[in-house]
Amino acid sequence: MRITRETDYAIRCILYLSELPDKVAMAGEIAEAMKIPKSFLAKILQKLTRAKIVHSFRGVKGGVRLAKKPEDISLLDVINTIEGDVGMNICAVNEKACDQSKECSVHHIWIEIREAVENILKRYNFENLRK
Amino acid sequence: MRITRETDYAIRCILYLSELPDKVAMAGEIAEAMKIPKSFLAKILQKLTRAKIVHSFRGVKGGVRLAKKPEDISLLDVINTIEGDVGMNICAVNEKACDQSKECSVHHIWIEIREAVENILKRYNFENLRK
DNA sequence: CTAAATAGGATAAAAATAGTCTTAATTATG
DNA sequence: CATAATTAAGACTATTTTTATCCTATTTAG
Repeated sequence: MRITRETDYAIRCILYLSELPDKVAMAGEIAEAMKIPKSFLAKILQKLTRAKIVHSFRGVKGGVRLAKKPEDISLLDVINTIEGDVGMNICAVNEKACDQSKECSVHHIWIEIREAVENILKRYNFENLRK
Repeated sequence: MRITRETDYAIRCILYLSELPDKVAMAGEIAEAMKIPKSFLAKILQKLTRAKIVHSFRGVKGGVRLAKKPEDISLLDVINTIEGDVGMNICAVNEKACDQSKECSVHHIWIEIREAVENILKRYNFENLRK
């Protein structure tokens, strides 16, 4: 029922980049500032890059910066990128994973919770998360 | 972000017992009906017993039955028994686990989500879950 | 050309989840 | 009272997921 540490790192990383919207920051710099293992962060940045949340530059003076304005990145975007769909039960994400979805009286509750959580996570973007 | 299979089993087990409020059902019977590994269910029933959600009887003709009326058992009760507190991030459960709770701009969101999820789970009891 | 950076994949270590097994305690019934 | 059936408790094992690390490309500024 928890987000993983990887997701927590991803959020902290975007939080850091949101303070420096134009700077191209190296993974090592972000890792040190946000206390994230550097090689782990490198993998996280790859996912964020593929999701077009950050833009990366290779080579000397390379690094990453946000690919959009902080206000256009929601918490949900970041969580979805790292963890995939949020859902309390696998059946709320993929009906096929549960052979009993049809007769299951609990199923609709997982859906309801999923929607409630997504709605909250959508409301917060990295502009209004800045202190 | 998912409930565990153990929790899913526990819910299905209470769902089964809610249909037979007075019967003392054996673990083996519940396991077969709900497709739960029997020895795993035995451990789950111990937790539910300690939490006074079910009452158990040992010896020949022993088994378990609900310790309260289905309407007095919420989904949250069962989830809390198996998983402990619900919370997207450990810091929403135990502030001490996160050294940055005070300055963390995301912290209050985990709390908001936790409360929203708990409120939904409280609304559903095993009387209104029966089809 | 070289050094510094990300990309991608393989691998490893640690933790959590899922499940099993054995022994003990309890109890209805012959 | 002996026995068989049942839960209680804890140790143990297996599997999966999480959390990394490392190595080899590839890219690029200077």
